[in-house]
Amino acid sequence: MAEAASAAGAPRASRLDRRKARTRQALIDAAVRLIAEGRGDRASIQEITEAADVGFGSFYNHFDSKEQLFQAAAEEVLERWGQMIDRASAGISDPAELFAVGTRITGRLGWTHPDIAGFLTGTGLDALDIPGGLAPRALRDIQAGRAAGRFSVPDAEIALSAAAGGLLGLLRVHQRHPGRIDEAAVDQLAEALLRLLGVPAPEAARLAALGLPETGNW
Amino acid sequence: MAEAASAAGAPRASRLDRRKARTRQALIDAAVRLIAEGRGDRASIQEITEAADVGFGSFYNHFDSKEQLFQAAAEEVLERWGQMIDRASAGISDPAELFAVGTRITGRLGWTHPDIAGFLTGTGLDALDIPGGLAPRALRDIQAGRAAGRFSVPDAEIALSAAAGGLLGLLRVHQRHPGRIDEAAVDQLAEALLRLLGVPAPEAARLAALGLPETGNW
DNA sequence: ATTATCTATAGATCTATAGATAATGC
DNA sequence: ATTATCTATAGATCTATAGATAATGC
Repeated sequence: MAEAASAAGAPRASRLDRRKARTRQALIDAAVRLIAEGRGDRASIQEITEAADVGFGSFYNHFDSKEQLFQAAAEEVLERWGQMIDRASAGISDPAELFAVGTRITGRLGWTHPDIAGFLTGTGLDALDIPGGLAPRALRDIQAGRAAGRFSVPDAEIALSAAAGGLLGLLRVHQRHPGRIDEAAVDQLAEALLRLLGVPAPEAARLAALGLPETGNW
Repeated sequence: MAEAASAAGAPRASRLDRRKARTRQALIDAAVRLIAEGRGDRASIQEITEAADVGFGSFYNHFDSKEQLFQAAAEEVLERWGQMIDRASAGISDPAELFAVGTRITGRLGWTHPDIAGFLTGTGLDALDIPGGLAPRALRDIQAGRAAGRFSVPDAEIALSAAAGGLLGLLRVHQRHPGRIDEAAVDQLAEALLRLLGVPAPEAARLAALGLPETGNW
């Protein structure tokens, strides 16, 4: 998983640099896990370093405060999520279809990328305030769709929050009852959200049933 | 505000009891304010008692822990909110109309009951896990509407979370830009949420435009 | 020799309680 | 006399740092 990481990435990285990066990543991963477990930023630094299996003092080699760690963790997760959406959206220009793809990819995170899904359910709607991920892309799509007369909803920000609420609800149901959420359930949510945006029901159904690229092993 | 409080409520309340109740209420109000300010449960007990203008030790006359105070505060706020919805819903039996009324009353909280609105935006989707308020009522309405064939959305819990997300987004926009949200904006969100549930667009528009009782001075 | 990690600890902060003070009851 | 509130503080917890240890570079 980590061996071939810098295959094409960082050309000049000594073993010391790699060790340092590994410790940093262990702290970030621990923070993501703690957020997913609902411990959020209430965990003490000691609890974090223990979860990361790292000496207590090492924390300060990488971060000045818990807030800084949690922000770095949020950025890392949202960066991966955003790139996943962009890859799945390549070549699409219709805002309604772009919105549908972002939604459908995100609803599938529960089984394709459980770490991202856990982070999101642990963060809740506050994820909307972190730059990156689906939020800025969906906001852009909603505004473009409104300008193109494809969506009729008057306030893009409110619509975005409703979409986020629906997706978080779905991810949370999947966490608690994994059998209850499958691809069909995700696509039905995407369809419902398109109706919320003002897309006529038959067109919403069509958009939610288009082909999607596989993202499981990204 | 507090003088005529026990007019018909508690018949046997000594002055001592009233003083005790006032201190308890001051702590609860402070907790609600702190949650609204985003300090959440990260505030120390000292910070809470200072915000309540109450001696530090008095805290433990009323609560064993911060968690207990925040739970009591949540119950108190959600109880008021729920009763408001019930009064506005009196006499209505159509689940779609009940859902619309609950949504429209809640969207108006920003100016009718800023304390409840602030608590809700500070709590986020976690409010769904607290018994009371809109959530159990809306869940009941969504399930009844599904059973009656009035809604087509497959999972009531996910739909509820989307509705909560939309309402929280609206309340948050109102907090930041009060001029941007008026009654029309609230009713447009209710209409959009009804479309999400599967109500045909013209019927959704009708339901969101029905008469509503005044709730400002409740 | 250099750099990162780890262990140990001082100082700050926070919780919970004990005892003193103030308000109410009778 | 009783009850609630307030002030002061002991003990626990948490943060930030200093110094020792271990890993890597040359």
